[in-house]
Amino acid sequence: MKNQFITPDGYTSDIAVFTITSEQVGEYKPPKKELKIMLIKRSELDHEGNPNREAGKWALPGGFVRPGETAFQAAERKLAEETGVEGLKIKHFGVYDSPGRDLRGWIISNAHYVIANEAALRSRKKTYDASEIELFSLEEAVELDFAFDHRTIIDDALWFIKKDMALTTLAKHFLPEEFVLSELQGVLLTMLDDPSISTDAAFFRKAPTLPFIEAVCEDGKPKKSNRYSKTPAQLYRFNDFQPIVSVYRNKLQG
Amino acid sequence: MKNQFITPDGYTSDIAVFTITSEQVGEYKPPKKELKIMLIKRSELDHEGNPNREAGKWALPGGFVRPGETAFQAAERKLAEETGVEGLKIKHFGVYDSPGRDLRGWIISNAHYVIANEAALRSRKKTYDASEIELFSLEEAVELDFAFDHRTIIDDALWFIKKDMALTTLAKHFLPEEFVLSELQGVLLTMLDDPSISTDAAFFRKAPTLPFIEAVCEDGKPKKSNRYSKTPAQLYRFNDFQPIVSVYRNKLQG
DNA sequence: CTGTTTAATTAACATTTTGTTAATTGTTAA
DNA sequence: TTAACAATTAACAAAATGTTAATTAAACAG
Repeated sequence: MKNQFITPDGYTSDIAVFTITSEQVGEYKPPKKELKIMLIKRSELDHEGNPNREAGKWALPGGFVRPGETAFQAAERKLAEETGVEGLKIKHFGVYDSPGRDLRGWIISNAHYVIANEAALRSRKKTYDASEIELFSLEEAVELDFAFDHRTIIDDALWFIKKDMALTTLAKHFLPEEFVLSELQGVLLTMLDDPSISTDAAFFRKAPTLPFIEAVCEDGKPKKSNRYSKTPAQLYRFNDFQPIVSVYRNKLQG
Repeated sequence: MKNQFITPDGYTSDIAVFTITSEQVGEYKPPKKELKIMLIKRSELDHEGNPNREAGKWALPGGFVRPGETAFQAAERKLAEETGVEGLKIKHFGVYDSPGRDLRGWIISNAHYVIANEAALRSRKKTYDASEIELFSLEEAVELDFAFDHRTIIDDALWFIKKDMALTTLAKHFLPEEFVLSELQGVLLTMLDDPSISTDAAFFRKAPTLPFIEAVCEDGKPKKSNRYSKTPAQLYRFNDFQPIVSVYRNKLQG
């Protein structure tokens, strides 16, 4: 161990921003939902007018972490700078540090995923850093030309999101504060393949007993909504219950 | 973005090594099991004879990642160098990059946990880097004086291990290749608090149906062991089944 | 006004899993 | 022989799930 260590050439924070878009498919019908990822196209020139590495390719939003801040704080900052979005769920899921992953040198990427509900993303904007910013479905995304190892990072992010969706109340961040069961079901089905979710009778019987959601009341009466059906549907909200599951206790899928 | 980025002063790989020790409590009895963590005492002088930062304090094994290797590879290397142990389950669980966490400068720690079964640790050794290397129970560990933010890292590691223990077949790495149900139960109980594990009748009824373990056979007959009981007990081994649980499908604890 | 349509539920019932307490089994050691 | 004891297995009520069918409530067409 020397006093003067060999140091990396850079430390970046990258963010895979996911959202679920709703496409209105008819009046009084649950909308068609689709998982999308937000990507930016790297501009030809950087802030100072120098040619940008990997220009023209698609990449995750992100950038260099500044001294005095953490990668998490950098993620918040970059997300605000590049997309104009604040106050979202940000979670670290991995570090990418293979030699050669970035031609500029030894650069370590601290990767995060972000869940945004559609409403939050409405405020997004273009900036000098991103010549283009766009939402892609995952089918579209596989066709793109990615900068660095961002394709791998995105694949991993997706895996972590699916896992967290099944094991935690992550779905909350894709939904509005108050939602109906078919909305929750729709969100879950974009990511998870499980008969206990896709079978209506099973889902509607089980969901109201889930300890981490609760029916919304107004003036002591159940609060209902007609936004997706003629029949008024009960509104629910997430509470703070943190569910715990175990492979030794519970019945397993597959 | 400049061509010459501001760079961190170092990138380290730290490893929280856990094992479960078995204390023989009598013949034909399941042993008393206890979770322990391996720590090293930072030596007074480094390789080159200079005074070491945070000397005399307890710390996780680890060290600087070299250019050309990943933090994961560094973890493997350091683990071999400092403890003489190879071939263990290593898993990344977090990054520690708060400004000021290391007085030597802006130093980023990529943290891993390692699960070792007791047999693997028998080969551990002292080296020039670690003036002392020792296993501590978690009760003992809370009393220690830790270098850097290693106390926080250990707390987090423990949380991740408990989670992975409940959600994956991680328990496998604490056990020998072939084990008896009471051994599995003992390992699980050192980390998890669940009546379906601690209640013998429930555990012994459920365990043989778990899809990720299977009874060991020899010459077409069930293979049994007397190592912890007079009654011969069936031996099991983990297979490659990856269990999946979901908070929306399964009954929840708490 | 009346029947039709559709999402949102609820019902019903057989099947599986649990929670729980009690009984068996196989082996050693007195 | 028998006591002891870990390792099972049995037994049965209570809960949860898989599945198919029925009900409900509003909107809309006629």
